[in-house]
Amino acid sequence: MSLRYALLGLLRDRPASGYDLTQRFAQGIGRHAWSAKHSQIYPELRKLTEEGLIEVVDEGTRGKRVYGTTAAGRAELREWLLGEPKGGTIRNEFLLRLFLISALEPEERAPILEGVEKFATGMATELAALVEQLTAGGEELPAGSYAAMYGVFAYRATADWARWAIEEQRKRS
Amino acid sequence: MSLRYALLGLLRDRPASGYDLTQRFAQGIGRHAWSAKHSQIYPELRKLTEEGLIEVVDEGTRGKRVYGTTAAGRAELREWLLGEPKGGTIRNEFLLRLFLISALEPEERAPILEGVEKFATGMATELAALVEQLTAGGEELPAGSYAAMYGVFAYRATADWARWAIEEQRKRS
DNA sequence: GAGGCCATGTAATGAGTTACATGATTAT
DNA sequence: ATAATCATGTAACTCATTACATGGCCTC
Repeated sequence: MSLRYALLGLLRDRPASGYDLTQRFAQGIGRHAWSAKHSQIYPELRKLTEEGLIEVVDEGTRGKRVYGTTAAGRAELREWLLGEPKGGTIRNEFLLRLFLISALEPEERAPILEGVEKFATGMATELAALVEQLTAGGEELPAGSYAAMYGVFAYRATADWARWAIEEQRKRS
Repeated sequence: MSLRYALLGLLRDRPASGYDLTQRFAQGIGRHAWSAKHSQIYPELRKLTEEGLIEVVDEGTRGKRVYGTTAAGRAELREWLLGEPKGGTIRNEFLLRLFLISALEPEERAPILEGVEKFATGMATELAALVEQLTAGGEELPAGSYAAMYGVFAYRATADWARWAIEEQRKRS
C-alpha cells in the first residue's frame, strides 16, 4: 500500500512517465527507502488513474504517457503523511545479517565488519556531497534534502558502529 | 528467502517452537530487522525440516514441537552470512515518509519531526540499557549485542537528524 | 466453567519479483 | 542495418498479511 504514496509523492514533485519513475526507483528513493519494478509500477499507475488520483498530463513518442497528480491525489498523499505511520513492514537484509553475525567465528566477522565500515563511510561521503549540491541554491530546502541528510547521519552512524564492533572484537580476542 | 535464514539464526542461538519464534519476531529482530507472522513461520519450519536443515529436538504439551538446527542447517546459515549480501529488498515506510515530507507545509512538518526526535531518543535510551544489561556479564559479547548496539548508534543518529531538521526549518522560516 | 494464553494450522487475498513479450526511436 | 535505449505491458510465481479455524492447558 505504500507504493501508491511513493508514486503520488514522486509525481507531485514533478510529472513523469512510468519509465521515468522506474529509473527513479532504481536510484535514490528506491535504493534507500522503497523499491519497485516497472511491472508493479505500470499497473499501479493505471489504478491511480482510475481512482482519479493522478492523470495523464502529456503524451510523447513511443506511447509515452506523462502523469501528474490531481488535487484529489495530493490530498490523499497529504492525509497519509499526516496520519499515523503504521510502522508496517520491516525488511532489511543488512540488519538481519547483523543480528545473526555472531553465528560466525570472530575471525570471520572482522572482514565483514571492515566491509561495512568502508561501504558506510563511502555512502556518507557521497550523500554529503549530494546535500552540499542540493542546498547550494540558497533559500528553500529542496525536496529530497531531508532524506539525503538523513542518509548522511545514518551512514555515519553505521560506520561508527562498525568501528566500535571491530575495536570491541580486537579487545576481546 | 531471508526468512529461512532468520529462522536458522534464531534456532541456532537457541531451540524454539513456532510459537516461541512468533514471539521473538514480534520483538527485537522483528521490530528492527525482519518481521514475520505465525502463518508464514509454521509452513517455513515444515519446509526446513523436510530439507533437513532443522529438526524437532523436543516435544511438549498441546502439540508443541521444539526445533533445533542440524549440522546442515548451520552450514547453510554460515554460507549465507559469508556470501555477498544481495542488498535486496529495501522497504522502509519511515524513510519513505522522510523522502516525501516536503509535500507538507513547513508548519505541518514540525510536529512530525518532533515526534521522530522523541521516539528515536527513547529508543536509543532503551537500547542502550539493553546493551548495558547484555554486556554486564563480562568476557563474551552475547549474540544480539552487535545488533542492539547498532540500534543505539542508529537511533541516536535519527534523533540528531531530527534536531538538525527542526533547526534548519526554524532558520528558514 | 469461563476467560486467557499456548500452540498449531489453512485459505483467501494482496504485494512484489522474474520472466516473457512487443514495438518505436535514436545513435552508430 | 543493427544495437542500444525508450516505453509499455502481461503471466507465472513467490512471498507476506489477514482472516478463519481448532483445540489443549492453566488460573481464578
